[in-house]
Amino acid sequence: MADKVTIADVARAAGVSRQTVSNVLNTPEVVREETRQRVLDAVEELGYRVNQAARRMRTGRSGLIAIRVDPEHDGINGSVLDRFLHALTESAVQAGYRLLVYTADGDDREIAAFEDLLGAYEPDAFVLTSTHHKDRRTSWLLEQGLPFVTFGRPWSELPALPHPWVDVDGAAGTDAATSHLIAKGHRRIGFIGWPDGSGVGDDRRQGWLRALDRAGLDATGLSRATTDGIADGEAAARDLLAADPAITALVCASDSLALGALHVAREPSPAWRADAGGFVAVTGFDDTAVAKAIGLTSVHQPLAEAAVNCVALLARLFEGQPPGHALLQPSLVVRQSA
Amino acid sequence: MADKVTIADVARAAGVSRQTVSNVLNTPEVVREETRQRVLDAVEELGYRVNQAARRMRTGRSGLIAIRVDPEHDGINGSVLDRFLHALTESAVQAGYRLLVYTADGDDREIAAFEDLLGAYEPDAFVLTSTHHKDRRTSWLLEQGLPFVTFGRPWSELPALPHPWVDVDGAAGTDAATSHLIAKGHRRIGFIGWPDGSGVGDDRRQGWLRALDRAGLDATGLSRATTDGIADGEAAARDLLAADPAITALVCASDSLALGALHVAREPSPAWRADAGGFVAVTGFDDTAVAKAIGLTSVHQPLAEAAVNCVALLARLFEGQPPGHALLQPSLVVRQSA
DNA sequence: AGGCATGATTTGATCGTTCAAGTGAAGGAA
DNA sequence: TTCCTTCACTTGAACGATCAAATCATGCCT
Repeated sequence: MADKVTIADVARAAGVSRQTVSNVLNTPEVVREETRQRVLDAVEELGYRVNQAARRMRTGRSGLIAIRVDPEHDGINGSVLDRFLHALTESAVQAGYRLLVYTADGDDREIAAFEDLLGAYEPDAFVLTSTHHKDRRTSWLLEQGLPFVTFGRPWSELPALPHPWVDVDGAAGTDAATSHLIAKGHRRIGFIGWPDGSGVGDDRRQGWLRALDRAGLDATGLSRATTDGIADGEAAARDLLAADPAITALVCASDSLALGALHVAREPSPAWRADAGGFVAVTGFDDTAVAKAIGLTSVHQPLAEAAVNCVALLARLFEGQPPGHALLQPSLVVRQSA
Repeated sequence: MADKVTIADVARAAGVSRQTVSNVLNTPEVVREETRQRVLDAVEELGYRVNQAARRMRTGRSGLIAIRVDPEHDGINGSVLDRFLHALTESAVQAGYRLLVYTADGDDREIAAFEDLLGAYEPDAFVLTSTHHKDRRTSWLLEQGLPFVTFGRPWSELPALPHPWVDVDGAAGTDAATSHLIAKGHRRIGFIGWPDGSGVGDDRRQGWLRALDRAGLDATGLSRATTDGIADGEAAARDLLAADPAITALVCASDSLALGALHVAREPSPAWRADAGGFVAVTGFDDTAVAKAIGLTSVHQPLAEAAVNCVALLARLFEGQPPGHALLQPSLVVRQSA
């Protein structure tokens, strides 16, 4: 209610000065143990909480971390970022931060959003998602010397300045999916992914290729590239299966593609059904709600872990340590589809 | 970069005092037109942006609106709130606000989160989602006299103090779905919803009942209540169809339930298939990604509109006007399933 | 004993904005 | 003329915290 407890109130209650209270909270090591305890008790009793506005005015620290939420949803894959947002909210609180969300469409608009936010709310750091080739956002933030971490590794060819990042090893994910299929006896395994040039897409294709190579299986003619979408996945799957009737399994770079592929895989089609002796196996990527719902085997990204790492890397950055990074391992969630 | 433009800089550039600049920005009507223009030019030229921290320290206004993001996802239905979050982020920016997100599990924890946020970040308002019977959050906020709006109408029996709310007319949605089915020739239409007592669930059941009544169709024995989930939906559907072989369509209170029902509806089952002459039609609620993906006819909530209304109602509240509310109409998205 | 470094705490100034009160000029009414 | 209003703008103080510098013991060395 009358929550107007200031640092001066605490000081009075503990019989010390304002600054000592401030020290207890910010640099406890300079305060004598006994005094520290007394102050903490007073803080507790009065229910004191720092006024972030005042602190921020003096220090420039706002206690806020800014993150983008996408204005439009591709429906299925967008939800990965939402789940990441949830996880990040929790991790940030642990570290004493809160999340400020913003929207922006495209790199340049997002940079404009940075400027806007910095002018008005001064977030202490940014968390960038969906990094890509020639990402203007990272270079801009680096130039400005602003702290940030990306969820997604830097895909840039040129080894620009280092910055902290967290990512999930996509290749390991498709590798796991492919290996799983091989273990189940599949020998002709197709891949449906995105056109060359997207870091994430190329990475996922690599994993599939790697697993086939390791098993001594041929990959020629077994890969298709298309834009992300259910219809696109369906078309690519139809194309692949028509071109090579021996195919019995499909590894997809996303759940959207996989869902489309599944439409084809589950419909009885004389051309290949005889060879396959049943349905074509399909795996997706991201373990979205849709995958759970329709029993799609999919690669799961450890988003909570990623969020914790993001915050930890930022904390290290604040302490002046050089930018670190973390590459996390995904896991395969096996369901009916494969 | 050296973004350290203060109100004093602008004042100097425009040849006026600090306060006049402040007035131009906050109460333009008290400033002479000519001066106002001169100040605005200076603002523009210097790229001045108010420092929210300083403003907030003086006024108590933070420019932040707090909203919860759910820590855990039920996978399918959770995404509705995510979509709402996106929409709200955009509407808030239009009105000069930013969104601060937090997590909390249960009413009491959420109230604790309110206190925490108020002490440290002083959000100007809260947006509450998922209102329910005996919602302790709304009563707490009302007691404290804090501004908030709920997305979800107040379901409380006792007409407590009024507060602004926005909601989507769930009954209208199930009514539309049911009417659509009737128009397509269905006569025995079942309903799968949640146990009595949840405002949202009861509301949706009402709509189904209303549509049947209006068409002079019997509803006895056609309703099932279960917890939300795919397996639950499947079980309820199986039960309903077994109990009444004449049923040819199912209206569901959520996409999760509908998805489960769809499993049953699409499998050939001699018991009823002969009567239905095909598959059992199914409709869901929320028009989630899953619905889009699998071609489920579903009731779509106008979330962007809801978000705009939330912000507008808060703005009116800030102006001292009495709490308003808005009941928005959903729309039926017809796909293959019905 | 005197000087000096060290540790623990206090005091004054300050961040950028807005509120409340004040100034000064112009215009009317007495 | 004198006084009072009104309008347009200015000035000092304050919000609550932290920084930088000052104070005051205390212990140690010479």
